[in-house]
Amino acid sequence: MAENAQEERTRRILDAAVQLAERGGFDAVRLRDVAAHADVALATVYKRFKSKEDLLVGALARDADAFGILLATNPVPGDTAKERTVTFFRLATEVFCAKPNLARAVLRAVSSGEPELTQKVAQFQNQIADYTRIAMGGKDDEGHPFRDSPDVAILLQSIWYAGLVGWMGGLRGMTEVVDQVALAVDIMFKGVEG
Amino acid sequence: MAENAQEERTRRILDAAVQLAERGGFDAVRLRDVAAHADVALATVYKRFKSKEDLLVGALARDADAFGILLATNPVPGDTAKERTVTFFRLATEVFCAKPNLARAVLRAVSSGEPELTQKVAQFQNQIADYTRIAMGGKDDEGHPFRDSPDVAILLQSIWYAGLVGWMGGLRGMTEVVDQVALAVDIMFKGVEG
DNA sequence: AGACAATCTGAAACATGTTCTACTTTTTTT
DNA sequence: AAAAAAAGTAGAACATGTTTCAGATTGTCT
Repeated sequence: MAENAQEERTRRILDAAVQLAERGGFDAVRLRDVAAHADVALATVYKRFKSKEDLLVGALARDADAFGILLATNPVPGDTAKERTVTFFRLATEVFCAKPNLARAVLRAVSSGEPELTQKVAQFQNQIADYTRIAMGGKDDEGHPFRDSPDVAILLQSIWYAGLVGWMGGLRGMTEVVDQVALAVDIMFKGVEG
Repeated sequence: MAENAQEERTRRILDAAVQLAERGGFDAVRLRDVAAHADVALATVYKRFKSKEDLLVGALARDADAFGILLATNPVPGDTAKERTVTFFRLATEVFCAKPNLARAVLRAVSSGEPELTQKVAQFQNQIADYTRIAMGGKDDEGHPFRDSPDVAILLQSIWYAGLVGWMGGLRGMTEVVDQVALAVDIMFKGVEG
């Protein structure tokens, strides 16, 4: 099938990009190298992805989906919404930062602000926000602390993102990123749930 | 004086960068053009700034200082800490986004995550956080709502930053950026001050 | 099978960030 | 003022993202 062959190539391109990014970060993802590793022509890479940033965001999307499946299988543990929320972000941070070079590369791509990437980036953010809401208590669970403020998840995601950007530049460690989110959770949950 | 001549050149370089950025954003800041507009050699630009990003962050630093002076002269109005805080971010957003192309260019530079820029970027963030604290009520003013949580300002700054990145990509408008911060203020101030 | 369309390829070309070098000008020091 | 040091200059050179193009390959339809 045609679809199959194309998808296969796309997969190889993404794999190559990820592999190179893991090894040497954003700069190491030279598109000529990506093409060579994926065994395709440079022009083919550009057929699939509009830019280097687009390529790396594509890699992120794949990983985010995998993370979502992981979460669906293993729900975030914790007795209170607060606990689960913080644990979710701790987990997300650990998973994301497990491959620091790749994470930095992807984060830089996400932060490039290319209007053409907007949709993909927004989708990722919504995905994270969705996971957060599920961890917090789910929308099905009536009476959970934040039925009035569905945007809390987005706020937390923003704080997480900003923290990660700081981490990317070497300003903060993973712990501080999570701590910042935890602090926000603490303040935002105050008066709503023990 | 030697210092004078060097500073003069640096100023010209920054002016040229800002001018080009205002007109066409990040991509329009071609360092060859910057050098030409500033009437210096390309190598001189690189003597002063390590990279294109460094240059744009340098421009930001200048503007941030000017904004600080403006604030010192005209304190943020408002009866409550809540009001003043939101007003501060509204003002900051309006000032920052008044020149959209420049703002996007600078924001992209800030978000590049270059380790060499970390210090300058961190300084800018602290500056904003400081302004926020002052608007909230100042550290001198004992008994203000957030003497226990000096980090609230940083959290708000994170949300603002993330919002601006969304704005940079065309995902959100200025209003939504401010609204997001206002929402955070609302939630965070709950139970602390009417 | 044969024709048509889509895709892929290899290679060159272009744009721009960045670096380098050899030379000149300016500033400082003595 | 002469010598030494620092800063600046012009321009080439290099790396890499991105585009382009003519021809080869693959897949589809009849």
